[in-house]
Amino acid sequence: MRSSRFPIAVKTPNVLRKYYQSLFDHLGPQNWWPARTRLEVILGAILVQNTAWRNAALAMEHLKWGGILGLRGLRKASRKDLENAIRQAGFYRQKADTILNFLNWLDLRFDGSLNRLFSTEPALLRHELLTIKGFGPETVDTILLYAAKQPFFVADAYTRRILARHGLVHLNSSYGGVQEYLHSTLPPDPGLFNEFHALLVETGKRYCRRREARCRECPLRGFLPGGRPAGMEGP
DNA sequence: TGCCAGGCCGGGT
DNA sequence: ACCCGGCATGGC
Repeated sequence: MRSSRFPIAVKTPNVLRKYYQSLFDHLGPQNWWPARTRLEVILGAILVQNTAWRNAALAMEHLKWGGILGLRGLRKASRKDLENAIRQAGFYRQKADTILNFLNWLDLRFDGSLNRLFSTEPALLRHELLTIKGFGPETVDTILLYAAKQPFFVADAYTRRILARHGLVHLNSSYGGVQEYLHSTLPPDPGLFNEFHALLVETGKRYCRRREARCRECPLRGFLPGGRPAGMEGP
């Protein structure tokens, strides 16, 4: 019998608001997601899976140069053209599969129309997107938040790592557990979720990598419990 | 040089 | 319900 619904150590109720305020004050608005159209958000979400954004962005550029950064071009392109365009993003065969899976699903379920897709009720849409092979919770929530503007927090690796090192969630909390915590703690404001997640990723890239935490320079250093981030080993 | 990067799947416990 | 190996390229 668990005493708490969430895999967390709850501190003050609005500690996350302070984290957000501090990051925003230090780093300013991030203007995410770095994509122009809803389809670009979807493709970017696939291409960035376990990949440095730099490489995903290169793949996006290649799609644009190849004239296949749109539904029409994408359908017309050969499998090999698609693979070659996205090669630098890594896992390119799987990601090509995932993109084609999405296009087929869009045709079957929404007659090929992004407008119909995005007019679907959000909770139902999330459920349906998760049935696409290659679409996991992070990919789906990225699409829902950054393309559909719905309040689903993207509890990605940087988010989980930063919150864990601050003792706000347990080290091995699941994606869903961390998201549940965030949803239960923050007001369901898509703009807030958008900016907060972007700020956490930028903070993670600069100050909170897997094997290196440069906490002395991190805007959140004042909130760190104890002398050292939780989950970091070493002297 | 080895490890890491804004995951996800399938098979095994 | 977790745990693991595989997937692939580019940067430090």
